[in-house]
Amino acid sequence: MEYSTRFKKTISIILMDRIIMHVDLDSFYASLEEKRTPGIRDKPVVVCIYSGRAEDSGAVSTANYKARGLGIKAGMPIKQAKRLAEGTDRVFLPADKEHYSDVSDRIMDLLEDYSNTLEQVSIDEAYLDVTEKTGGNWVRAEETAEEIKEGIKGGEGLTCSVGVGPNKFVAKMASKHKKPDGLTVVRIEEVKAFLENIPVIELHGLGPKTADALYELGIETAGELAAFDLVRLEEEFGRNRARFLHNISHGIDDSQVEHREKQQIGRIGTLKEDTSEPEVVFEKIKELSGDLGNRVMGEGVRFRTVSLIFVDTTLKTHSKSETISETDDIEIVLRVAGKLLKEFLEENWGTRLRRVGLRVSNLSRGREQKTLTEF
DNA sequence: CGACGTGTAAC
DNA sequence: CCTTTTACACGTCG
Repeated sequence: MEYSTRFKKTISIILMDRIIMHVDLDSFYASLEEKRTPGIRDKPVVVCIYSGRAEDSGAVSTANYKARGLGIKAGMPIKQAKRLAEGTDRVFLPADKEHYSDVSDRIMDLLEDYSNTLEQVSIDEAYLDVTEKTGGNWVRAEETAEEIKEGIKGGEGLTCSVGVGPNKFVAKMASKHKKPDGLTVVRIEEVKAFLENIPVIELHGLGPKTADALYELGIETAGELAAFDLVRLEEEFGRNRARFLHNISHGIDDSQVEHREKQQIGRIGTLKEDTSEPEVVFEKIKELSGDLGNRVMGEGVRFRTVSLIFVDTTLKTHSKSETISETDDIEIVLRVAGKLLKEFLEENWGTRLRRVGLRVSNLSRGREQKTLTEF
């Protein structure tokens, strides 16, 4: 093949119109609990993460739609959720992550059959590049989405919301558009109208900080953001962030759907009471390290960086990390953690801790790395 | 450039 | 009153 032709072909593969799907399982944890305990289906169901610090301390992980109707939302303190649910026949349950994880794995396996590349973003969400499987045909893509919904319904008895679009961002926004049990297809020529009136805070990847900054500039919707001068945006947010904002407001997103390897594994926990006692904190770290060790083993990874995460009484987060030579030994993690804890406590005299976490990163998989001398 | 610490965001 | 886990960008320092 002539060089220039090959070049064009490469370009065309990269820039070819794609059809991307985003699948989002509806109030996943709560739906699984509804399945497990028949009879709670039409009650408010609230799945919680209890911190163990006091009765009802902790936060809401997932609320079913009945509970959402009462104003209960993920992230909310359990106490507050209980107040909102007062007088109703409501169900509060602790999260059973292991079970949810098993079901998630089965669903991801099912999704794998519908695309060449599956990108799992979280326990209940994934992107699929269905360009090849559908031959770039949007009608077939919509049929595929319906097939997936039926498959998950038939296999696991769960509903999901699916978005189909020309890229990951639009697909994600589309899946958000109608839920639960939704299916939204946004073709390239429909992107502009679809995004135009969406408030900026609802744009994926744009959080409260950025939204506030945009309101200051008089920008409230994606359409207004799209029309805003890019140079002014760059002055405000810097080159990269401005580019990102500009692009998503126009529904532009060239990022590929790709299988992602985990890059870090961590565990964090809440202390029984606020403390700056090294012994108490280290006990918690030991507890966390057991769990972490199991997960590191399960993933079959080795790591180079060990981090401690500290949340003080004001809820400010600090971290301390050290990079060492590659290992998979959790005893070494504990040794490094002890050292980092000592350093932190010396550098932050009198800081009382509420929560503490342990994390390993700089992961590598597969065979044990040969040292230079063995080479 | 790698290591380290913080902030933002999503779940 | 305030959970968990992960990703990524960015500034800083040596």
